[in-house]
Amino acid sequence: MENADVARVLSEVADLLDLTGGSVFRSRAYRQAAQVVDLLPVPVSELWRKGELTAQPGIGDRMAEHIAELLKTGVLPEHRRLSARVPPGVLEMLRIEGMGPKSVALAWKDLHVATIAELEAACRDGRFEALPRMGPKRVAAILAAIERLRARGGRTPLYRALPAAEALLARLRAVRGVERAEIAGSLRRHRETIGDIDLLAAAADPAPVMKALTGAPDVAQILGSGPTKSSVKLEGGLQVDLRVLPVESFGAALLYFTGSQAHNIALRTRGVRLGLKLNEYGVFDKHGKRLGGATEEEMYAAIGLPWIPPELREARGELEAAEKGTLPALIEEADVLGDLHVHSKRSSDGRSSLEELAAEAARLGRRYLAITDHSRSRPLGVTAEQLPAQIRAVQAADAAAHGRPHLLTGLEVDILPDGTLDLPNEALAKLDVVVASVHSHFSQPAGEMTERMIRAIRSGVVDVLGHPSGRQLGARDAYEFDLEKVLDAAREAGVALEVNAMPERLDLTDTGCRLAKSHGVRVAISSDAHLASQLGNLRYGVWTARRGWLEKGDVLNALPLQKLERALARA
DNA sequence: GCCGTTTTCGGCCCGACTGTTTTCAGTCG
Repeated sequence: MENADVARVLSEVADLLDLTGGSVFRSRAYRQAAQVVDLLPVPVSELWRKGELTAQPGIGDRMAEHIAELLKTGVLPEHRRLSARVPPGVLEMLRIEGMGPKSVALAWKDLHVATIAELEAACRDGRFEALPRMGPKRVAAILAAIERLRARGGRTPLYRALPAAEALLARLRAVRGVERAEIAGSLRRHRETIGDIDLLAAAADPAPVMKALTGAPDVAQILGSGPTKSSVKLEGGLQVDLRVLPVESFGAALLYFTGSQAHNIALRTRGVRLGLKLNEYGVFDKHGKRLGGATEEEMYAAIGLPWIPPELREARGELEAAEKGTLPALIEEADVLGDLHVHSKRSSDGRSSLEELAAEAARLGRRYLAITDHSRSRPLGVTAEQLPAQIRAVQAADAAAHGRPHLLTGLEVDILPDGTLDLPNEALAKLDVVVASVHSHFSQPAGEMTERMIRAIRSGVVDVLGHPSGRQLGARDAYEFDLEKVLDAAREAGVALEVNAMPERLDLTDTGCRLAKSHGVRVAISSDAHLASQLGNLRYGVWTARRGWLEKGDVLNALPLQKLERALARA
């Protein structure tokens, strides 16, 4: 059973408890545990084997027993008991916006409505409206929400939401009287996917700011609008929430709306222990006296903590680290001095010339750039016979670039199903940088895939393991393998693991980065650009690394050229 | 069900908005 499966069962128990009138605190405990398991960087089964489950925050003795039972038998008795009482369609109704546990339970108990389709029918024939506290507006809202549920796919990748958010932000900042405006929410935390766009503005008069949002050109629907808060739906289906606050509360609000929710709860719980109340307007003592809130720093300082970067705010140990003064000095985009995985049109599937790539890299301030076209197994890939010419071409382009940037010779070589590389080691040994990647036979059993990757790592010629898990957001799951075994082999062989910064890859993931660090393995944050304009994608990889707690010293291509060349030198 | 420089029992984050009400329950983030 994978972490996601365990998390799903626990989270379903929480929903089932809500629907059957169980304790809200019990359901919260299950939901919290589900979240913890879902975010674990290692298999939950391994923590169980080592007896370390209860070391996780929010997992106590009882929950650990439940998880153990689930891992051993694949079934959780509590889940089975509750789900026997609740038809699956009832559970599904919770996914409709505006339908919480109370409303779903009411429809189910009073109207015997047990599926979304039946709920829709009950809305249309007036039965739902006749229930207590229901009315025509709620019915219309629910029908619209059912439509949206059917239309939408789920979460939106960061790179799709970011441009829309930046455009709206610019619009808000242009409004007279807006003193500050920022993106908040999971977008500011740079999660790889986001649920909706959260925007925040400081202004004495909120009305014109709200109008700027609701009147934006790509707004399809206004979901709600009050004096301090509005929600709209964009043409593409993305939801945008905007809050407007007085400037003296901006820091408190930015903290609050950046989340994560789990981080906020942890902060406020800490506040309660210190006799303080934290909300989106500031921090207050027990007499209601306001102690601060203009900046995030003031909020953290009030509860005795230094400012915590948004990427760390996931309740994954950042409060404890902040308290001990051991927060990482996170890697920044400017720390990344070069790019170690780039394709040119000289061969393979790149579409920019060496000169175009070098010019764009120079513009971005990169000091070095490895040209790593595909090897012979990919269409148009470089063969052993073509390799000398490829090297000469890169060296010629390097001479022409006069060190701005320095071009490194390289290849992205295929790892064949048996773990050998698709060009001879002697040929690859002539290159500055060898990235080795799995591009085929994704469905090998986990054991074989792990051995395959480890064999490539131990070849003696590989510098970086490219896009280690093979996952593509919303398109392809990671192939099955044992990341910890791969990391152990990589540490022994001095091989780095890639953080592929293509925004639909982001592979390693954030938790993978954190695991790499704990295993003493460096990462290479690389663009995998196939077009000069994609060299700028590196920022997505940097954000992923930051979410994985990585510092400059954890990143291979944060090294200056001379040190990098020493690190790449093979015996 | 979790958790503890108030506690191993008795708490458990906090406020805005909506639609239904004439004071508030439910939902959301």
